[in-house]
Amino acid sequence: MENTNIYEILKKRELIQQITFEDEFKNLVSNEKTHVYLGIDPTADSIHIGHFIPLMMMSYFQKCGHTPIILIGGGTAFIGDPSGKTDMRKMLSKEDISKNVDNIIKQVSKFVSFEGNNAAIIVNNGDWILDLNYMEFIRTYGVHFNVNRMLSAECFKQRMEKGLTFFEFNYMLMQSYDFLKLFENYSCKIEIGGDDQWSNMLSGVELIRKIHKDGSFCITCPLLLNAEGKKMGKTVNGAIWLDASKTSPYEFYQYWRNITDTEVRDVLKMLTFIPMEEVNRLSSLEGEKINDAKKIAAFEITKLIHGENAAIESKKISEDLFENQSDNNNMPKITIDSSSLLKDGLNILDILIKSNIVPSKSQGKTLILQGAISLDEEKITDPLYIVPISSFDKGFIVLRKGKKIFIKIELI
RNA sequence: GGGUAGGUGCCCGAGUGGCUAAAGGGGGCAGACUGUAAAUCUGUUAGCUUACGCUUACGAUGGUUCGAAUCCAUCUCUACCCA
Repeated sequence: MENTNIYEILKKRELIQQITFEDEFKNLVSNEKTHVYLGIDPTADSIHIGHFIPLMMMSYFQKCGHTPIILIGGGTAFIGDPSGKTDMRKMLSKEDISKNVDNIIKQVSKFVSFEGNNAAIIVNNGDWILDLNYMEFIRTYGVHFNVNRMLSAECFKQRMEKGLTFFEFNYMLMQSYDFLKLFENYSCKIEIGGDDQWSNMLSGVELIRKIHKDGSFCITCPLLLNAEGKKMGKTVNGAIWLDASKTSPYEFYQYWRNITDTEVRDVLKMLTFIPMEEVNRLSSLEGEKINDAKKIAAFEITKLIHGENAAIESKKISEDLFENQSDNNNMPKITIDSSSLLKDGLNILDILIKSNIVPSKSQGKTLILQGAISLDEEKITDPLYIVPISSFDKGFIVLRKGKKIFIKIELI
């Protein structure tokens, strides 16, 4: 990468939503290489789309010569960030958290490198938060936090209606303390995060400036919102995960392939490394042509997370299914034990359940009556339909739900 | 500690003894139309059963009743007001 000015890169890619002391920040990054930190809560065993953009940002920072610090919130996970939540998050046990941490590190390594001069560093805030002495903490740091100000922060305002416990209220102090610790231990001067973290991050910057009279900064990236203004990455089955065992590469690819037209530009610019000129060209394609841009986006993002082979394979599956109309060996498949067969075949509803296409027979029945289920490209209209054994003569059958969900079923 | 209002399906929210598997909206899924898009229109959205129907469900437990989301008691949780 020729340009190593992180500020210019982020600006160009429109990755900066809010930033503190913009001019000072510009000076800092053009004159020195510093440490940059991103906090991730180990509240799930995989990271999700919400972490994607900050991680992209981190990747740019590293490429520009800065050193990433990934802070795992092993300590703060006990609290749970109240931002944007209407209910208190479930607290996790120590065992769960440490299990999650391992997975998260693996996924983070797709974005940042742990080798080289500015190898990324992993830290766990449990190391300094869990043995804090309460009195000492509130006397030394608590005095710097003004409750009136905290209450005016957007993230707490929302919670004021539903109720906010003191326990959660402390999240901001903890996060600020993290930044302070990293500032002291690593001279880390920059914190990055999603825009929903702005007030928490800001309070860290203020704390450092109060105690050390020295410059620290935070930058937030835009949240990835879908056309309805909601956070992207949610599906019926829950979130889209970066872990292949939770969201298969094919599903992952499909998610990005199916974004709406208006989301294309955001996705390309924020989630891929495609040069901005190309991003602009692709996202200005009109009508049907924009599908090409979606394919590229889906491919690039899948490649980034799951590797080139998985991306190629996912692309191939999807082309075969949707464009060539041919069966494919790569189609998601399941096998059914032949011992579960009836004498004359297998009930269609049972197959639907076994293949996890529907969660219950009632729903399967509804779908069949609505004409949503087809078998080997023939619509099934009778919920009592028995799939004859002869259907399996060619070795498998292809079941389809709606337009987009295909599954190949083999008999063993 | 005292008072008040509440806890209903994935979410919001109506319902205040039988017509209630529970209005309405959102979301989801599906059908039509399309570009694997959006918008729109339509259907559907607890489980089991071929079906009659049965089972589970309106914070928890117990009770009143032929019959309860609905009445009573106790408990629990939440918000607000007063301290």
